[in-house]
Amino acid sequence: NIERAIKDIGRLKKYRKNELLFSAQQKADGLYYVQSGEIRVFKMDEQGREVEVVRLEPGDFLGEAILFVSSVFPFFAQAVKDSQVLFFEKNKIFKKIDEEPSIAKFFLNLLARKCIILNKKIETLGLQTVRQRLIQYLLLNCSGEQQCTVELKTKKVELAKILGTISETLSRNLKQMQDEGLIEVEGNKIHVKDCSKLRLELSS
Amino acid sequence: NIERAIKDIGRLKKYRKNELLFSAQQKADGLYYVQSGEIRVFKMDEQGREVEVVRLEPGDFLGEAILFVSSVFPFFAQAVKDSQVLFFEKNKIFKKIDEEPSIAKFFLNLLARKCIILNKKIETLGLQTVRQRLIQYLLLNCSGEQQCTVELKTKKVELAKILGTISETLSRNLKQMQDEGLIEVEGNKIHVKDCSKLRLELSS
DNA sequence: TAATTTTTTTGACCTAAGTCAAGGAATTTT
DNA sequence: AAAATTCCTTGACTTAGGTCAAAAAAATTA
Repeated sequence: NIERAIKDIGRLKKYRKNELLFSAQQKADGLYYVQSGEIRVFKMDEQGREVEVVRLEPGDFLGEAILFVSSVFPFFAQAVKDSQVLFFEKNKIFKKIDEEPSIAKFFLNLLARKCIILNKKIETLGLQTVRQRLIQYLLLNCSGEQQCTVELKTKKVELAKILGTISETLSRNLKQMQDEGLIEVEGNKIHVKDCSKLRLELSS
Repeated sequence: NIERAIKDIGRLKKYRKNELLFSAQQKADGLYYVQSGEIRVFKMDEQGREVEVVRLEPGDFLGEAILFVSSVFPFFAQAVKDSQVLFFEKNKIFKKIDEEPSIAKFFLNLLARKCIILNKKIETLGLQTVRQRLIQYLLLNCSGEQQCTVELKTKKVELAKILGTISETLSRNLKQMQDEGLIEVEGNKIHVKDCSKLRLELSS
């Protein structure tokens, strides 16, 4: 296991909820690996408005691309919950790669997967409505049976950010879908009345 | 030079203007390298609406990410002009990498750069207005002097796609900026009256 | 140069989604 | 349980930008 192979050169860092791991324009001196918690990667404009680029869970890496190309982070990273990450210094990683070619392959795969994810995100932002993204989220997190319940593990504000929108818009979409009889919202539980109807809507 | 090192295992392919190199969902059996022309990579939804993911010029690679992770293209690629590309078979590339570790590093860098580009695209789509993207494009393609002229090498429909919009919206933005005295549009030439004003608008 | 096709512009219209502000609900703290 | 936060919902409003259709301009072909 390659992850284990490099883990020993990592240094443990802990972040509190809402704490920033780093800011945009900050010198990128290494690579991060999420062990526990949740990390949000986002861009911000001058007015302070944000777009989320990606959300990281335990097992995910952060800063891989920067490692191999540039020296300054182009985005912000913030802990959504209390989180523990391993930090790997750039030169240590590079040394490992030289020693062990399979590590290079591991990173090739890692970067390739990130490209796919980013690609997907572009599709989502450019072509899908909030409603479609919400449906996609529900389908992804439901049991798959005809009727099922999705329990949100996050606040609705967070879900809104994940979907690339704001809480008001999410709220309205949920209401709308409830009025249409597609779902039933009960606190942080969303009962899906008919998964196949949702699936149908996505592919039309 | 690493590009040269792999070029000998590539097979030349020619595409006419508007011809597709491949479609989404098609089996990805290799890697492409653009030698001449211009290639547009885009996603499409069921209604046929498109978002451009990236635009490739001579010297760019295509399909790197897919090569290392999946086996099906998640997007379309289309020649914008008559184009020549080199096609590399997957297994040949993999063999090369095993023989020569520096090739792995080359691809690491390539993938990393692509990640940065995709990241940038997400920022653009999520946070910037068409006007801002247009300004960015003008500044990127002008001489940098106070007053200068940007000559469009493409049709305006193409420029619209590059900016992630449609020709009508582009047209209106150009008009608006002309009315404000920022630019003067004359066919496919855009005279920028004051670059610093544009720069100011981007960073406010 | 006339005729045809392609590209660009303009107008009228519509809609998704963001902003701001104000209530409710639900939690958490005291 | 009362008070105070925090979170969620709702309403009224605004706006960027897409759609469709038609006119105008440019480029191409005959």
